Amino acid sequence: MTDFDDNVCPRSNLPVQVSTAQDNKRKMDEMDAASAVKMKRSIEKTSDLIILGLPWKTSEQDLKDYFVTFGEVIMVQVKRDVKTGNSKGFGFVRFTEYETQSKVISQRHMIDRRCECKLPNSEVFNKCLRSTCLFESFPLKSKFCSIPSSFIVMIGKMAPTAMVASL
DNA sequence: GTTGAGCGTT
Repeated sequence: MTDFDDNVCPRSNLPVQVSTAQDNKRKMDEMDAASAVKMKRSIEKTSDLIILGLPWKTSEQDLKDYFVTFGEVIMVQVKRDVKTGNSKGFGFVRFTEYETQSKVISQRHMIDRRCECKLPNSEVFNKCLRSTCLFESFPLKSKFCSIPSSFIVMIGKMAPTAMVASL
């Protein structure tokens, strides 16, 4: 548990701890192929994304018009006051493809000069439970570390933002 | 008719 190399998440640029090649080999051996596939699926399932900091005037159509440029959109929501119909300044979006979702999370967004995309807290929580903090890696090549490729163990007190960036 | 961190009536 102590001989981990310091490393940096290529998405968030936050420091993460990555296990050594030897550790990964052992982990891989302990994990059969079926459970690996099962884990990968559970992590790559699409989920809603929360859009914070929306302009008051932004409508669902505006949201959709913006996000379809990344990929097919299943639904968009703008949360409003039930009485006045005014926007609460946040909403949700869901894509058909996980690829699209992760692309959207990984970059910054601007809708009328503001807005911010994240995984909702509920989803972060769910994914942490499902994965027990063993994440199938994002495309990680030997450029960043020397492990075989697919499994990176992130252990210990990771910042929530680092976890979001990795999911 | 205003506001500006947050976490979704169904």
